[in-house]
Amino acid sequence: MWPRPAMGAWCVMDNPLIRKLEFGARLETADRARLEEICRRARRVEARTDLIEQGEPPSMVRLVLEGMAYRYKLLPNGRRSIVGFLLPGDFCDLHVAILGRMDHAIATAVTSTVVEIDRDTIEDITRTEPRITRAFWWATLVDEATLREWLASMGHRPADKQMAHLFCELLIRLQAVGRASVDSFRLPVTQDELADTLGISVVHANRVLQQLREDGLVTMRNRTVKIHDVGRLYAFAEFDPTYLHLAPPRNEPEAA
Amino acid sequence: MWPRPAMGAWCVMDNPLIRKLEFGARLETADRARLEEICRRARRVEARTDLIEQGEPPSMVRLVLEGMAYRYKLLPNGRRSIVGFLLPGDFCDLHVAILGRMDHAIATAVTSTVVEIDRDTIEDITRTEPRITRAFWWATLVDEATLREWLASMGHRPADKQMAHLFCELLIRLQAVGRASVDSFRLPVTQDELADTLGISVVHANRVLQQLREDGLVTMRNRTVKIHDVGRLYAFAEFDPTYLHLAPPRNEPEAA
DNA sequence: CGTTAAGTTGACACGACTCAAAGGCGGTGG
DNA sequence: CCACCGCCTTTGAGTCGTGTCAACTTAACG
Repeated sequence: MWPRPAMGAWCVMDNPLIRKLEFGARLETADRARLEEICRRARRVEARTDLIEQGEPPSMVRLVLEGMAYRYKLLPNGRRSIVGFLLPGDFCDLHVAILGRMDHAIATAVTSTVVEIDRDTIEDITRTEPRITRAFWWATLVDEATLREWLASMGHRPADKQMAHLFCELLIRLQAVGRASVDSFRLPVTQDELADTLGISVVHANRVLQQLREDGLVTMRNRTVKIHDVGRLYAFAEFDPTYLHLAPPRNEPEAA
Repeated sequence: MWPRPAMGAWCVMDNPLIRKLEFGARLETADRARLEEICRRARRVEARTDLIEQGEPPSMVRLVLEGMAYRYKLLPNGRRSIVGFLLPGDFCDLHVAILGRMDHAIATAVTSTVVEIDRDTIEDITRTEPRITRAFWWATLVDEATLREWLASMGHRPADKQMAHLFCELLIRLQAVGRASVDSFRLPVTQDELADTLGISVVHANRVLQQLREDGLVTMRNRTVKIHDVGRLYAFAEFDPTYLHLAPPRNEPEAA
């Protein structure tokens, strides 16, 4: 679906972690090599599998390389609340080790490639690689900003705009790591999961999707989101992508 | 309102930053002294004043020592969304410098004491004080966990439980820094601000408050929240305080 | 084909919003 | 000291978004 460069350049060019971090920090060739090396020990994880459960003490740091996962909390009333999507290049739990135990769980939405990094490696990087450390900080802060945006969007907007807003965000984030075309992307989640993300019922989620389709804004079919007019969707969702800190990309080619 | 130790011990005993950080990290006497020193250059800020505005590039790192402030976002549709409360001991923007610009604003709710720390000091600490650095990390992660809890609570619960949940959280957090009694605390915000926090209208916020009062759970009068039966409120709100990571306090007295 | 998960539909109930206006309450100035 | 004023809180009435329940259709898979 997405064109890939020749095999030789694959590592550096298409590694979603590197692509993402380049938006927030200036990396050198050595940094990229280090990150590349970390990503080598990847593992395949089945769809709909918990990577880590609520209450569990985090052992490894995990990173999604391919596929999709989401963070979720199980509420005392039995409901599930999805509080974030993990796309290629996203860390699952970069520093939660400090907190001792997970306050939420993480599950794959679809079969995914995940890297597991032991904590020593992370600590070693923190000690010896200031540029990478700064890039990790940047990623953490963007996650936090995203959480704030969700909270604001969530509490203060009707469901149709929330849904549109979510699609806008995912489009930008997936484009940033080369996993979306100009107006469409794979979103391997059910309407049920969408509903638990927005805090609405499945029935209502379904109706909202139909409404957006009828209005000629977005069509979601076969786990694929197709946006008919990106500008119009942005306007409808009142979407302002600055909180994602993904533009302008600072990765001009280094002097050769 | 809250008993204070004698003047000599004041600094270490009552500094809310130190009190809070002791919950997450083991600090030594030297660390406390360093933190104490940072807090010396405090400044008084009027009620209802912006500490920093949306879009502004962050210059200083700020820390609330006394009083109360809140983070808020102004949405494109003109509404205000309050996405967090800053209590004594809370940092306003510990590391946002990396992001370049604020994605939200911070305003005092009441006249407050705020410390301004220049970035060099923070960077110096990060370089030379591993225990304090870890404690700062801890505080950041707790903030993020709180955001997730709000998002879940927000999207998936009726307004009365949200309100109760918020009161529970504030009680625990204020108790942790010695700013609340066993069942009550000052909450210097209007019903309007409460409404913008929960994403409901003022009218509805008012009705919810009345309901909680009638049910004998909470009374909010004169900017003071009085909880009638803490256990019953916890149960009603389905409140589980683990996400705050404020218990058990690890600050046993050091060997003298 | 039979079975199961996901998506779709309709009817009805209720929580929450809006608009609009009236009642405290704490200031400030005459 | 009282009158006035503005900010906050409280009320009422009518509307709309969203939830629930329950059934049905479609798609996916062996």
